[in-house]
Amino acid sequence: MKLPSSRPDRPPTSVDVARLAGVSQATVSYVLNDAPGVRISDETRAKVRAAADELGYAPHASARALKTGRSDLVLCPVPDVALGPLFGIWIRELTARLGELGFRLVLLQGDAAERGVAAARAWAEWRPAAVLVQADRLTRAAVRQLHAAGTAAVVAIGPEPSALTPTLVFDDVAIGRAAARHLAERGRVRLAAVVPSEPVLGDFGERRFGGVAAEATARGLPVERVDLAFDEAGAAAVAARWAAAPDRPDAVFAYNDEYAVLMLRALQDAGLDVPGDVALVGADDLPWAALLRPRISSVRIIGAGSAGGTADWIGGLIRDRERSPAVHRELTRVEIVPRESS
Amino acid sequence: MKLPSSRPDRPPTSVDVARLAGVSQATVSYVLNDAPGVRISDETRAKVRAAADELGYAPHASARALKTGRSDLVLCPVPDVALGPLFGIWIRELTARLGELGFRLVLLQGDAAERGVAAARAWAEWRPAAVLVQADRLTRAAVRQLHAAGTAAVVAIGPEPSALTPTLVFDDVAIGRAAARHLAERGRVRLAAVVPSEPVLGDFGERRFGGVAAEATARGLPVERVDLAFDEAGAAAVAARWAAAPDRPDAVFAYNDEYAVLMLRALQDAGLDVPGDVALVGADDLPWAALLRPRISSVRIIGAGSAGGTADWIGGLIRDRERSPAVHRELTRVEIVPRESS
DNA sequence: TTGTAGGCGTTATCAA
DNA sequence: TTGATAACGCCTACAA
Repeated sequence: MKLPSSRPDRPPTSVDVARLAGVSQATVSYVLNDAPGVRISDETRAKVRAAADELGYAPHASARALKTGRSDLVLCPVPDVALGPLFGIWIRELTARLGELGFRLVLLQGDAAERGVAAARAWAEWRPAAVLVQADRLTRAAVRQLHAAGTAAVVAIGPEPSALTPTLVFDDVAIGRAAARHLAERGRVRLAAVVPSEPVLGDFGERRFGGVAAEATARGLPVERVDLAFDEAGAAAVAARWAAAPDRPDAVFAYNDEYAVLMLRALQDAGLDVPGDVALVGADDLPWAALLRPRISSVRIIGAGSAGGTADWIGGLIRDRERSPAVHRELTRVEIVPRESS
Repeated sequence: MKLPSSRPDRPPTSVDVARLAGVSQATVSYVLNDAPGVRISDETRAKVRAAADELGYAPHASARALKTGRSDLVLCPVPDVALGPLFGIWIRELTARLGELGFRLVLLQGDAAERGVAAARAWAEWRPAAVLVQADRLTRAAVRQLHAAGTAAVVAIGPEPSALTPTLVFDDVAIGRAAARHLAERGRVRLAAVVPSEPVLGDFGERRFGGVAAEATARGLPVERVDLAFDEAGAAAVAARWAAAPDRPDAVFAYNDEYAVLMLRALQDAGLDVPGDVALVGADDLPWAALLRPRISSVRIIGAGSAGGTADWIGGLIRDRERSPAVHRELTRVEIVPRESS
């Protein structure tokens, strides 16, 4: 058994551990990985572990990935980490459960413009076990690229099942629908819905608006679409226009609670009563929304607790190298928190 | 020149590219890495690039890391990705600038309890070029572990320079100080400061409270500390107590804008006038805070735009393998946005 | 029960 | 200007 001598300025390797423990390098690997089907004396195991500890040995993940042809990484490129409190909770639980399954979730905050096959190639360099990304950043070529690089599961996150790959469905449409239903059931007959004019939020806004429109159409109610940046002047202009129009909307779905407070102030400043003249519904049930006066009704997504189920599903996709489109629905149950504003 | 034949079920390698281009594998490496000091004909370069494109070749990052002994990863373990809008912006800019320098920032959302040398060993497995982590998750042994694994820069993020390693200083103390100064200069004489009773926010709260206390002490003013969860009942209890006490605080620093609206409602419901009886200052200048009535004054951190400077600093640390404690101050300039509430 | 040896895909040195 | 070749650290048959 001859082992190469270690270079002093390099991180310790399993060979260093082996030398210190007086065993072969293979034994080190067996012990530290609890290799099945290999019987090693407890005494040897103890020696190996002690040596690894003493050297502060950390196995080289890249070497392992190179050898095994796969990493335990689950890549999740996000457009913005500040997507709100709900997202934080969801990611935390997903990370935890994937960790139990032996995977490591890492977030890449990149440009949302980083999409398609070029982005896929960059993600593929680390040979992740799975990639979890917004559906609209994937193309057919991107999915193919990732599969070619050995990524077992390419999971789209989107409002509807993708034709390309398994999809994790977050149903923003249902949020808009719930808001519209709530307002209609309370006797409102002319709806409006705000769509944020911001790049990241815009896509979600389109979906939520779509839900409002679908529900309203089904009930034969008109819907006004209001494209709005988060900015007082714009909101004031809309409110002023409504104040002067006899056929103004009598109910507004404001996209989320932040836009709801924006609209609330604008409506009030324009002399309109909320909810007397105009009812108002936000979404996401942000903690501070209940503190406004009048309190803002909010559509709340339920089921953030089931990130564990998502993790298990992803784990299954990785194991089975599932490629045909499959669907997992998450965060699609929705409920309204009625408050004074509607 | 003999090249092994490729296995059909494996991702394409540089050997596959070489075979397709009709050159040697080394040439592929030279071309794709723009190797300096190597002259290769434009014709060959074109052939190689075309072949790589055709195969969808993505270099194997693990193999490169193994060979070079270092990855281009900058690891940033965070306790919670939903740290607020400011954090999102900062991370985005940091990512962009580090990308220009050739590094890839990845966020690991883990347990905040994952700390010390055990956590360091897990981070070290990927042999990151740098690790960027909250100061209180590092110990001397953890820093040593990372250095031993070849991590060039271990950067602590904290309220004050660490004795262990270079530190990125985010000065929450300055926020509290600015709030106290503002209130004192407006003639307020009995201060109170809210400290959130939540795990992640709590640490920041302590610092901000410390700033209030320091400034108040310097001016000979008393400070009441209010530990508070984000919950209406608790806030109401505090407000009720104050309403009944003649020597109640005449000014409150509410930790941030969310807690400010919580206190605002509680104070109003208890019959106290804001800012007549009690002035109120929040922090972080969240966009919707200006929409409340009365509008909430806020302490704003300036300099989120300088994440680029931080990236350059980290790049320098990596290049120089700096190990003696050095400091970079970021987000320490602070200004007050005065509104009706104070 | 433990050791030997080959190879994962890349980079970089040295010949040609 | 390009090609052969030797590591990098680890895993895992297979041999002892």
